[in-house]
Amino acid sequence: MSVSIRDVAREAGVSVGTVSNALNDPDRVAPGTLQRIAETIERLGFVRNDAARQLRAGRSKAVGLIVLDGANPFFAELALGAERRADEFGLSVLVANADEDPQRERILLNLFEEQRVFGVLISPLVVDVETLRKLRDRGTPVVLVDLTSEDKSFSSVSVDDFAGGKFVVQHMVDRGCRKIAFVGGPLIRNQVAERLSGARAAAESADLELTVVETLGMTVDEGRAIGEKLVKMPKDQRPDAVFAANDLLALGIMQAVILDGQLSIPGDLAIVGYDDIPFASTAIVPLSTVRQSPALIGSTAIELLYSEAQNESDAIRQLVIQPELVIRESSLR
Amino acid sequence: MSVSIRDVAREAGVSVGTVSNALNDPDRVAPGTLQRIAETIERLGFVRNDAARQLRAGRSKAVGLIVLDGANPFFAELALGAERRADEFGLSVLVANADEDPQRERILLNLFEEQRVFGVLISPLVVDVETLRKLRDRGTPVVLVDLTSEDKSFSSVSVDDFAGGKFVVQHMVDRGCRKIAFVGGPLIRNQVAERLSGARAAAESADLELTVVETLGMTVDEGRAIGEKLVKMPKDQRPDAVFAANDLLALGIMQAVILDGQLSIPGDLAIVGYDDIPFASTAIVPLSTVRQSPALIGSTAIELLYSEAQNESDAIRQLVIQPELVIRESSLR
DNA sequence: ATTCAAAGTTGAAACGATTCAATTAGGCAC
DNA sequence: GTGCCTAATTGAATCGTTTCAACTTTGAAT
Repeated sequence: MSVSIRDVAREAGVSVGTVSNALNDPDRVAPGTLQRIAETIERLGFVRNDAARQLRAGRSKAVGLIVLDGANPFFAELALGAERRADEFGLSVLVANADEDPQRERILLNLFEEQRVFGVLISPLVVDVETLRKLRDRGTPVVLVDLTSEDKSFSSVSVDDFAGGKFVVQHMVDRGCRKIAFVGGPLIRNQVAERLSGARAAAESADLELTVVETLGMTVDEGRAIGEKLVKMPKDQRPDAVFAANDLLALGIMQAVILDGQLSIPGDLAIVGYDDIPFASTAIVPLSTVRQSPALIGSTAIELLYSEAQNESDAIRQLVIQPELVIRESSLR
Repeated sequence: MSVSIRDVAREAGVSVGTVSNALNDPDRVAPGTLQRIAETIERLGFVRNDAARQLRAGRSKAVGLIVLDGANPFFAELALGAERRADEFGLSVLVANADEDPQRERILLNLFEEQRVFGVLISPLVVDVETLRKLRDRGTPVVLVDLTSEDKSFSSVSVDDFAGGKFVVQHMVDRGCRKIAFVGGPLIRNQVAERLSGARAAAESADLELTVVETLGMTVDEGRAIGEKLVKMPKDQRPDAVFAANDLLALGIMQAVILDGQLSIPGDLAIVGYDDIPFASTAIVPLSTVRQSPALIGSTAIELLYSEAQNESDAIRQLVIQPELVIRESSLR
């Protein structure tokens, strides 16, 4: 059915080895031969079979990237950063969406291992160190993204979520907010827990209490539900500032509040999100948020993965990027 | 290095054929043997090598999806729809981002062919029928998404962009707009051209002229640039309604106009977008737009691809989905 | 004329799973 | 005990590429 390198060799009157050389190391092949082979390939419509190449090579040139939530632009940017850097190493990136489901995460991990990917970048729900360690012991390097590994045995690129959370609440306090609520979850997600810890630290040093609303996920829909509850609260219980653990959540809350029409943002309620997705600045009220440089996380992760694959001596490293508070209208009062 | 099926066979005291059967057709293998093989696999940490499987099988179980712009949530939803449906056929979906670059599109197409994917879903910049036909002749089924094939030789799932464009301008006319501008591009992109044709038709039947502003791409940044020019126009030249060919563009325009502060939306300027991305409803002024059901496009495309791969008699079909006008505040005046 | 190196070329041996015709074993009936 | 059927198992051949040691040719140096 399909045209193989053998067919090309026969038609061009050379051996298979020569065709292979023509494709992979043209300098080894005489110009005339090269030309003849090129024409034959064109004429027969030969296309390399990657499965055979990979089988021979042992490992693929593709990196598997497993993201938590494919619908979050934060991960789209992270993926883009990874792709650009991977290009420079001659690698490609396969993006897979775990859709916040730990089981799907496991299936994808297995899929990537069966494909003998060059390595895996993963931002897991909860780090299942055991599974990841086994994977690595069998020869697939792993780098954690957007998350630190507690036990320092894996490379990781993360953002200092504690600092981010602290910045947000400090800013709210500076602006005169007294009743601050943190919204996000689930709290077993490391990033969320860290942001909360940072927020708590800032609240404590200002002698304020922090209300915590734990959510199941962090989507626009979930935010809308929270927002609808919020506007129904009596004035003395209602917070005057909401720190949402990501922008999707913040936008949802904002939408519900504005739709209701009773409260003004930021007058009655300040809102700050997290991630600085492109749509934060185009929101009903431009959203204050914490910028994480997802593209930088992605590109750095590829670099770490590459070092680890090369067995460099200091290959295992935990990098922490400092986040940046972006103040827009939603918290300016 | 890596554990192969041969190692498992030796350790378990059976032949390679039996191990293979245990994995692929357990009913053929005696329960005791099955158990022993399972234990050996666990003990040795054996993981199937997908490259070898594929080489033997000839084709992979993965569908390649090439999207125009990975940053557009419209395509994220389309991909999700495709993934869900593919699951049911036992297929998986590889998403690749052409990033609006025809050359990258070509490279990705070749990459997918080298991987002998089950089939390709593509939303090309401009259909290069010749390339796609060759690809198909060599055995890779192709389905066009979000675009019709003019010559009916390819299956496609598209949205009736002409109708969508018509709806938008009709709605603007109904609301009393007299000077309507169409913003989008490049016009060689079929979808954009169709939306414009529909808009023109509606404008003509209302005896209005349509101003056309052709853009190079359709991102938020591009929209902002247009918006900044718009607010500087003298009142008698300025349009009273803008139809942007996608939501990103519309959101960018809206942001620039609001930031400038001179014009009110929709009072002075009505804006309508296209796609109904999740952020259209959370915008500064909730954005009127045209809903396309991207998930439906994705899932339907997978179905068409599957039929074509099965060589079903009526496999080549062009499906056209009707879009729906979603009216929000940005065009209500 | 002889020697030697460099440049091209060859073809068989992997890589690891699947397939399938052939073989063996086990059970049952007579 | 013999024959027969089914169930289980075997192992060589295959997929298409890359690799590499071995071989041939060419041309320059002596």
